[in-house]
Amino acid sequence: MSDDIHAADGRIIGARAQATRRKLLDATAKLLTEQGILDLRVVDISREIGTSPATFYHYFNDVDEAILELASEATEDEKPLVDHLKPGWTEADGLRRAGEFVDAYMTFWDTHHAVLRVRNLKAEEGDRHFRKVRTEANLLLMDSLQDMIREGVAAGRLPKSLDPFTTAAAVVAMCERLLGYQPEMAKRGSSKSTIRDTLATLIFGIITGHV
Amino acid sequence: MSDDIHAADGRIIGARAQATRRKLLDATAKLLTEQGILDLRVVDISREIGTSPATFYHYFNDVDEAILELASEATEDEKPLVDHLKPGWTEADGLRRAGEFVDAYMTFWDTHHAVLRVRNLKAEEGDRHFRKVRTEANLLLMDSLQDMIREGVAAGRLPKSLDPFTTAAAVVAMCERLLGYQPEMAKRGSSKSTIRDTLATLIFGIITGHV
DNA sequence: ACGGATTCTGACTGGCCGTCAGATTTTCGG
DNA sequence: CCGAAAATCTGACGGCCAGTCAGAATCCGT
Repeated sequence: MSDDIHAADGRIIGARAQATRRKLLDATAKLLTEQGILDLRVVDISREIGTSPATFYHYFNDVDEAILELASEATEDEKPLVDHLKPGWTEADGLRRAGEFVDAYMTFWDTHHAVLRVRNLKAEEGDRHFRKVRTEANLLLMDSLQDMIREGVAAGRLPKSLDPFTTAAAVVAMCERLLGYQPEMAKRGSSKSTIRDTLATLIFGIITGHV
Repeated sequence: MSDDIHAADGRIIGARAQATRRKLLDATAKLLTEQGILDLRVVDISREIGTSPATFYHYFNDVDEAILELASEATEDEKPLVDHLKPGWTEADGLRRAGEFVDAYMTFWDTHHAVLRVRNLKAEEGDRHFRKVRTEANLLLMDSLQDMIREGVAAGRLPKSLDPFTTAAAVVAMCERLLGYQPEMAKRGSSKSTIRDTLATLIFGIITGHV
């Protein structure tokens, strides 16, 4: 296996082409954030970097392929979050640690929300590639979460009817979607820090069984 | 205010037209489920009921308008779920009640997932109309959930650092997204009933503070 | 069965997608 | 520094779909 960067036709590309490809990815991310997937046009992406649609198709077979790569890049940024999820949260420091995780997760989400939304939509609609990327990203966190939950179940702090894998998925699910609600909740009086504190309390409770 | 059904130009329509409009809505829902929003074409919707694109545009200014109406219809189906969320869950019967709520929610989700996904995407991307429909739907459940959570906080079963509104949002968030993961989790060994039981346990715990 | 109102559609314009042949720029041996 | 080969980029085009409109088809009351 190789980390070489390829054009759409599979050939390895040089420095200039890599720069063009990178600019196209950045432009895709920018327009995805500004306009959303439903109004994303290849013409616009190309125009954004002063080139023609044909150039885009040199590097990607279609828009999905570019977004998929952005989603993989997002997964890279998600990896450091695992550091916050090591077993051993205590009743005394667990809430603080949960808060630190939530802070890191919120920053991650702010950076990548546009791409992650599309990743999740396409995954839910059954696209194989997007499913794979999403699963890989989720398993990063879920592996750690599962260990912590198992620990809690073993220690009798958590009910045996909690399936560790499913519970881990539920925690990730809660994080993801609650942040999607954020702008609306702000209008109804829930500030970012309220969301942060509540989310931290919930995660702390679910994972450790402490109240 | 009136419940009359209008064409795209605002005129009230008769019985035949209402039937056509209904067929268009059903076809839209069907194709949305089968192909997803990104491949949804007005030509296909029209062809599905053996008519021309022009007919579609008689009744809806664009595809969004049709989906928005489907989303409103989904909200109607969500209303009965509130019955499951009345305060007074006890340590003895709470888990069973939570399970009944989850069952009802899963059925609701199965019926409307394709439309709800698009509703959520458009809402998250900032569309005013979809935001409104989503908020209204969520508030249905959240109003009841908030009451139950307040009760728990007042009784000292839940920590004061839980903001009732945000916690209610978190519960709804968890339900929504976890069901989006369902097909993938099935592949990894989490059956529908495992998800059901875990979700019920979590909701019971979050709402009542009992373990 | 006639006339007006309602409902439906053929046909068209304009715009974006995705392709390809060839133009432009870079690289490199000599 | 030159010229040719390789790498990169793009103008222009066919095809498909969105959305519009004038007028055709159907329905309904009398």
